[in-house]
Amino acid sequence: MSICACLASDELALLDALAHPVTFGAKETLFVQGQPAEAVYNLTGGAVRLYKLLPDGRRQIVGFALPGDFLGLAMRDAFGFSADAIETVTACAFPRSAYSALVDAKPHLLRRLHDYATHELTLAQEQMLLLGRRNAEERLVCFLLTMRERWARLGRSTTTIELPMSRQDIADFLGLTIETVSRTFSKLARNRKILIVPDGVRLLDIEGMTSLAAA
Amino acid sequence: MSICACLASDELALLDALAHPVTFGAKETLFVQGQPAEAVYNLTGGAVRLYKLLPDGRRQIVGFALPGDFLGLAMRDAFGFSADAIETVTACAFPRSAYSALVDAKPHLLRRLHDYATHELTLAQEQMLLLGRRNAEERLVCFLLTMRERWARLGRSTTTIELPMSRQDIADFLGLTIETVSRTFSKLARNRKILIVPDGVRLLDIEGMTSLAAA
DNA sequence: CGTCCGCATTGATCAGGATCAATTACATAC
DNA sequence: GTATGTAATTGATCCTGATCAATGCGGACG
Repeated sequence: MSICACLASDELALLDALAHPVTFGAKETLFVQGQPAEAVYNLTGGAVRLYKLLPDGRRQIVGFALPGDFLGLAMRDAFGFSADAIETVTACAFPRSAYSALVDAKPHLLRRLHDYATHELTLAQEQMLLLGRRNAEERLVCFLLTMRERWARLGRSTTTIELPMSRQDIADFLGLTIETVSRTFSKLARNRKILIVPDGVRLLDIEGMTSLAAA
Repeated sequence: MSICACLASDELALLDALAHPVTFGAKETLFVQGQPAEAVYNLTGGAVRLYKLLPDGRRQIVGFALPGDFLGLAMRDAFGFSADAIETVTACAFPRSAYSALVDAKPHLLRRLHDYATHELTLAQEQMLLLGRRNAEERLVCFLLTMRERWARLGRSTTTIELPMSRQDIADFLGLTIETVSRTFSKLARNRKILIVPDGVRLLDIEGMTSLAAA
């Protein structure tokens, strides 16, 4: 629970009192864009896609949330994006009002939250660079290396990367079509950069991929 | 001074003591990506471009800062992007250490800062949608309407929009080339949506542009 | 006044990724 | 085992925006 790691044990107890565990099945929606935010969440298991939609159905995934991630920053009164479960998800839900009051009462929790927001902002800017200026292969390689980094931080394998999301999700995250994502996966596999395995990839040439991502 | 608007007058005096006014000529650099951040800034005049570079020179502008904007969020120890003055710029500079101490001492300033960060994050996600899923015309129209909105908040005209940045800057912000930006401007002018004037545009059909941006 | 230089516009052609279409792989149900 | 449905892959063609190239425009300066 990254956000809560800064709290003293008595404060944690306080927080526990506010939280209630929730579960969402695959494809279930946690919240939708524009809906008043009556709760915030701390993910404990599973993966969530966060996305914005255009009226004509075009979709941009603005991020994938993994265990430990906090959902509920990018909103004042209403959520700025929709979120739904990619696979079965478990989370701690905090009523918005109680959460808000706690933040007001505990400056170091606010500090922690602000650092988290700042980190998210940095990631968002990195993603702008990716979407605005990188080609399809660079985008996919960056994505795989970022997922590696994130899973590593959660103690998972650094060579076999789990990818719980669909090809369509990856496409909508990288600003590509599903066909281009699929072709680029195939190309990387053909060039012995990766090995495609069920629900993920094995990274065969991290060196080479890193230099592809840098260039 | 948006960030400071929440402070009591005695606190403002405290802040004033920390701040010192600075000026930058056109094209002068305020700070560069990766450089340790020894100061943060509150813009008081002029416009600044914030950008990230790839090793091969490709550039993505992650934002334009206008008077009232705060520079220095997206960094822990080092800046995550570079910034330079588009035109002559005036700002209040705060030494990083003093700023940091003040934030720790004044929770409501931190709260204000956090709200600002959250707002920036929302804008960044909107920009991801633009870069990932919108076409050239939609991108430019969104950009013009956003600038209109921002200038309006600063009390400027809502029909003649100042554009202090070059076509190349706009291209690097929208993930396009300068030629495409120029052609799209011409197309909008040809269709009587805008009138191109020195250092800006006059919006002739806000209705039509809004619907273009929405779709 | 003409030259120069940076910026913007416009035109011609190219290419990366989108679109359209068919096939394959795999899971679940019957 | 076969049928069905969903996701992924692969191929053929198209199109938007990139690239290459030329021209226009205006300000600074000799």
